[in-house]
Amino acid sequence: MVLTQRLKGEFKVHLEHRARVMKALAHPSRLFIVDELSRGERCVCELTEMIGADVSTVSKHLAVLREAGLVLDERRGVQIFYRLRVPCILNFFGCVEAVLEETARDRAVAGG
Amino acid sequence: MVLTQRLKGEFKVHLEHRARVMKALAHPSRLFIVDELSRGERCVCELTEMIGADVSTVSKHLAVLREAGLVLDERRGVQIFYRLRVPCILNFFGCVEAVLEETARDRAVAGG
DNA sequence: GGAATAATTGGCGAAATTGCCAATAAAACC
DNA sequence: GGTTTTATTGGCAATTTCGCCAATTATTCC
Repeated sequence: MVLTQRLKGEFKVHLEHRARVMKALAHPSRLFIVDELSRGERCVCELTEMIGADVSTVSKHLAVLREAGLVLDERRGVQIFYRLRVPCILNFFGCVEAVLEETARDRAVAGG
Repeated sequence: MVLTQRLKGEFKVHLEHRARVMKALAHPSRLFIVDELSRGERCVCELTEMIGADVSTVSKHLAVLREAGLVLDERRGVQIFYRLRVPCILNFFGCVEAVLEETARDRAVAGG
């Protein structure tokens, strides 16, 4: 994360901000959460049930998404509901799929 | 990376593939490389000069992007040139900017 | 107030990522 | 063949991420 020389100043800071957003999406559970939230808001307990990990683990994943500015949380009674903050994130997944399909195709051609 | 219970089988594998793509973009230097390649192909030596890190470091970053299916490499003589494989990746950055702007706006409102 | 449910935070060991140096590979030129 | 330039790979220390358990906070219900 140091970028010792040429990448400096505001430009560097900007790249680091971008990287934080990408990093927040760079985990299977967090991708699952974003995908699930694209269908509507969900409480932590629902997400925990679906993922099947410890509540504390899911809570920390949600914190990562929240701190990256990707989701919003809202308490209602005992539960806390999460929802997507910037839906355009979803458009990207189409592109990711394209990457994966290209890769699969090339592997098929190569006989892998 | 384990997703111990509910997320299973093909679905899980798919999420992990997606995550690999996101992870490849989750580093400032690699974001810089993608941005730079959006303007045309570049050899490793050019990218190394711009980033200012050790060649071996840049080479490893390029390997991450290559293995994620994001870039292609081609040797011409002594040099190896890299180029974007799936340009739609660039569309996403607009959304990332939107996330960052939203975040900045909220912080301003909150008086942070 | 006390018990129950929902979620976050602290802490710790295990695993992954990062970046440099040294060694190796691959092509060009003499 | 030997040297030079360009790039990749191996290896290692430092840092970061991950996931569970335990403890804490917040709200509801009685």
